Amino acid sequence: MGKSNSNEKLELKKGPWTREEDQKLLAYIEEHGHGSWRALPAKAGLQRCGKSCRLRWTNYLRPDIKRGKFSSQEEKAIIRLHALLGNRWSAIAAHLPKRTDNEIKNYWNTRLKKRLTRMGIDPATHKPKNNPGGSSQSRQAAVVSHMAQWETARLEAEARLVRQSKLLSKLQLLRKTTAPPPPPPPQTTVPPCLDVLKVWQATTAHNGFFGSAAGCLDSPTSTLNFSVNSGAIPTFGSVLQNEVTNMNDFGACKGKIENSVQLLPDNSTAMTMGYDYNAAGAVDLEATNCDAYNNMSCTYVGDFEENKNYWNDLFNLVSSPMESPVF
DNA sequence: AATAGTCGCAACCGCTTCGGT
DNA sequence: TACCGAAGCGGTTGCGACTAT
Repeated sequence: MGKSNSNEKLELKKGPWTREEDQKLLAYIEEHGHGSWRALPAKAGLQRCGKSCRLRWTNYLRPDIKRGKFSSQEEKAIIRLHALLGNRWSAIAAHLPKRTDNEIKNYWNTRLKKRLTRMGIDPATHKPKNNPGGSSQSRQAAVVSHMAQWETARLEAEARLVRQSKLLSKLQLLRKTTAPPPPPPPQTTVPPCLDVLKVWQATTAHNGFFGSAAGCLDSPTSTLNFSVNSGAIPTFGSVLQNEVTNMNDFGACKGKIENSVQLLPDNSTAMTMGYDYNAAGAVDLEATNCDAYNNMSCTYVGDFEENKNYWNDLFNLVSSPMESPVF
């Protein structure tokens, strides 16, 4: 009786989207952007909730989505990333351009998980099922676990940096009213990302995964090469710093994570990340002196030989010769 | 040809996280 | 600091398509 709001809520449509609905959503977003998802359905003339519209857009209608079969490179990347990140589908999707988290999740659950199971590999742990508890296996599991922790810490640090950058952008906007504009930021080719997968890419290109050729294992140092977006950063000399200590949440792992960002005279940034875990002698990782992200040295103080063997065994099982992951 | 079982994918649900006040 | 709304995320479900019997 005149309560149109409640009536509208009752009439919200569910289930598969029709072509007409898709067209309405597409047309609206192309013209106005999505803005507030909650407000979008009414504005676009759709009898859907905002959440449904967001999902339809992000998983299906977005123009930058690649659909269809996953390539073998993509499959390998998913398996590697899952071993590192677990069921963090959005984080995995971030490494696979044009694939959605939903698509990757479905693909894992319906195919890759089964394939690994058939091969006798536990898809949850990425370890062979029929050889549990060996000391070597335990150490390998510890290595993988700590790599995952490292990646987790990296993602958290990146998230913090993004937040800080946003904050600094706002501060800079305020400052613009009284100060001359700063020089434009340098060109960016790759987003800033302290990514262990870049190490894989670098090593597999020459040696296979954690290959044994000189320069990888003989010298336990890998070099990452990528440029940095240094837009929205503080003035020269200022430093952002974060520190996390006593990370007892990581089981037996104890240690410290710290990272800092500093603006250099050439308007680039220097970043230092320290990872100082000690867990039953499994592996220690350090990432130091990430000079403007352009030349990051990662020093692995862990057991590289076991690490190499574990991953090579796994991926030799899963597929034919190693290729670098997809980026 | 009919039916049951299986598979793959789109969409939903509920919890968590984030940002503003 | 607490609260609230919006958005994000991962697990789960529903259903059409396909396959085996």
